Amino acid sequence: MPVGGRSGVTIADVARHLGVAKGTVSRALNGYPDIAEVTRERVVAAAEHLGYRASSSARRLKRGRADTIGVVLPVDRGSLADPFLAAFLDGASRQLEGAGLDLLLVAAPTGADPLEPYRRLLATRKVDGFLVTRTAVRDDRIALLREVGVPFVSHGRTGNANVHAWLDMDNAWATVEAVRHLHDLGHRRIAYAGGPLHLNFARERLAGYRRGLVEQGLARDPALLVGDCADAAHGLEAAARLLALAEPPTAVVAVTDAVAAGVLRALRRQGLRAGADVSVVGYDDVPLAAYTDPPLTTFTQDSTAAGAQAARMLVELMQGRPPAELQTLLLPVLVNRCSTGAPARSPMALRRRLDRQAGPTTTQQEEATCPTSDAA
Amino acid sequence: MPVGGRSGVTIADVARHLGVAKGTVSRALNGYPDIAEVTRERVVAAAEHLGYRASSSARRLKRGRADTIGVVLPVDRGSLADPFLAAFLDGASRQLEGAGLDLLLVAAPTGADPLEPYRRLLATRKVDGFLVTRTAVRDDRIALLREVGVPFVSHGRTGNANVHAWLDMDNAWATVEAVRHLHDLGHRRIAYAGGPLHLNFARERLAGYRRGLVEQGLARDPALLVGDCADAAHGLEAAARLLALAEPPTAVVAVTDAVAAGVLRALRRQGLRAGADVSVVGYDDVPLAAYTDPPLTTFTQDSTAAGAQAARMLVELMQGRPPAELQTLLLPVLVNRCSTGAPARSPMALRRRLDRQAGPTTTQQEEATCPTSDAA
DNA sequence: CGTTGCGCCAAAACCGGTTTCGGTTTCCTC
DNA sequence: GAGGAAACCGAAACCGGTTTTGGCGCAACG
Repeated sequence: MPVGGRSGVTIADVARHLGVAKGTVSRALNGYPDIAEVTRERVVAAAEHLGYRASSSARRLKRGRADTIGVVLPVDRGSLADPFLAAFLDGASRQLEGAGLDLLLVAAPTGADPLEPYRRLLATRKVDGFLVTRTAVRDDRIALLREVGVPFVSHGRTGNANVHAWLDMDNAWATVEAVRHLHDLGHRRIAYAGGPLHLNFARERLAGYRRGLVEQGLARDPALLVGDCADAAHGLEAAARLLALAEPPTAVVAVTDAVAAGVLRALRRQGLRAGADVSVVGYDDVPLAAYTDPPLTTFTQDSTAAGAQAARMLVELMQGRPPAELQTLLLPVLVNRCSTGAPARSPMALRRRLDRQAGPTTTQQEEATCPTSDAA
Repeated sequence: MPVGGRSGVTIADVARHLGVAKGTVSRALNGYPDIAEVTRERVVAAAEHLGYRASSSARRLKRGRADTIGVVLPVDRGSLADPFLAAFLDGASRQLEGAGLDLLLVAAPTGADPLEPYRRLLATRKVDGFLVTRTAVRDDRIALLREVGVPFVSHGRTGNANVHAWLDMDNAWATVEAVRHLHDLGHRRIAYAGGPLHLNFARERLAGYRRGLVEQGLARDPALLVGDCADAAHGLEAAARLLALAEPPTAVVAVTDAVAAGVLRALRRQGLRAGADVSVVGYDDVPLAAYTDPPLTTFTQDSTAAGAQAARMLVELMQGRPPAELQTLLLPVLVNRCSTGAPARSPMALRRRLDRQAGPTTTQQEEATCPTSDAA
């Protein structure tokens, strides 16, 4: 019976116990062909009996591999907090587990050089591959990793030649689709509440929005474009600005569900019904998206699966598969809930409706009975 | 200028370059007192110049420490998904970074022995401490770690003697407080939508609810207690059941915000206004909690700070501080938003109100215009 | 019968650090 | 000037594996 706990038993103990050489034990356990079957069985039995497990540090030292994948947490947490990181890591680690790899998580020290963690992990040989998340349009991390030639898979592309291995959602396709969906419902003035453009997915979604307008033959009105929305508060603000327009939009595409939640709130404040007066499309399908009022039409994607897929790709990459063959584009799927519908009135009629109840309405219970304590 | 990238430079290279012994380089770099200041400077300069960084595997092998903390991802993801894990890990890794420790993330293989990852990490000496999250009432992991004597800090207590180091929220206090808050507002029939009782926090919150009833002199009605709610769907179901009671509650305390979101939805379906007809209290303050309709009254806590604090405690533990001195109880704070208020009517009047509009109402826009596609 | 070949395993080298041990110098001290 | 203590550093052992080298014993072969 194996002894539980911190076994101090080394390969030398096993060898001594059997009266064989250390090398024999090692080779038997690692399946070398020049060990007699009967010997192998004896060794395996003894190892099991003594509770022997190879020390990872000794093995790493000799093999020169760490059997570990590094993930550096993005610095910009808080703003545009990633609702998927946990799921992604979960999927990745579960997959890596099967390949005998571990996941090393390090935080980028705030304020310092964002590349430092990568350099450190490489120089100290703590990892032999990376998973890179939340790619920027111009991403120094990817440049660095490419330069030193260490295997990595990025979750998201960059703005430049993406010759490395990556896994990404088709963000542009999604917003093209969102615009098409809204146009099909009868909307002609469709606004966009976008995210910080240094992040690649935000730029792609914006591009998709624009392409969508073109494809549907809609004019591009700069007034309908609000940028740099990172959370619900920004979404609220963006929607307020859009509703103040002389010709307000009857639909808003939001870069994320969080931003969309802010838009929904803004609509309620103005006494408008989302899905009827103004339609809203989000992106992410966060857990509560199905429970907003009304339930949010949004794009969904399986982050756990994405993490697992990225891990699989990384393993293949480390086995020598060329990066060019390891590029995966996933299509998010539109889940059509209740925040989108045919427009109840034209933009002009909407304007009049808004003007009729001057300023932030008080007809809504939410505002009337409750001092909006959003600050908390 | 240091050479970037995977430096193959070893301590022997540095020693040779300077014409000194390996040991001298090592001791100089590690601040031993028996190295002349001038020598140390030469060594440091040479190391910098050559881009030398000690190999972690070699160091680990000799020192016998991994300088790594292990975190095993909970198996029960999906159900009652932890909205804090990412934030907690973020805080922890950021703190550990400063102490020169890394964070190793491994997934518990589904279906297998949940203790196996812990045993493996210990036996292979990959970590020398653990952060344990999402504690159960009876938690084998903690029993194991205590038995083998490896340092660890748990995020959450267990049902047994908590003689180890832990960091926890005062869950019981929170629900006592929730009940008190509702009672102060005038509620007399207060229901509870609780979570799976094998998880310690769920059990504590239930205990707090009961204690709160006693403290406020309210009768304990088993009908007002619904258990095993893990997500919004369960919350919806629970609320439906509660509203079907002959004497329905005018307030519901939910074990998490996700469950509370389901309750809010149920109220909307019945044409009831949360905060007026029925009050709802959540727990977690997830990002969207301030943007539900109405904004959710809930308990908030800083998970990133909690992660950092847990990491700090673990470091102290590994420095020899006794576990009994490393036990931290944090108080969540009630953020009073709009889903709570004075009851608009008595339970009986609420019953009559519900009966007047038979079955699931269709007066609500959400239900009328939109086939509730919750399944997606 | 001598040689070659193969199967099997012992011995030792090695990975790249850290730490122990011991030997020079140098500096005091009496 | 001898004795002793520091101060400083070189040499080597060591951590616990993996891999290389080499050697023994036996079967096959010429």
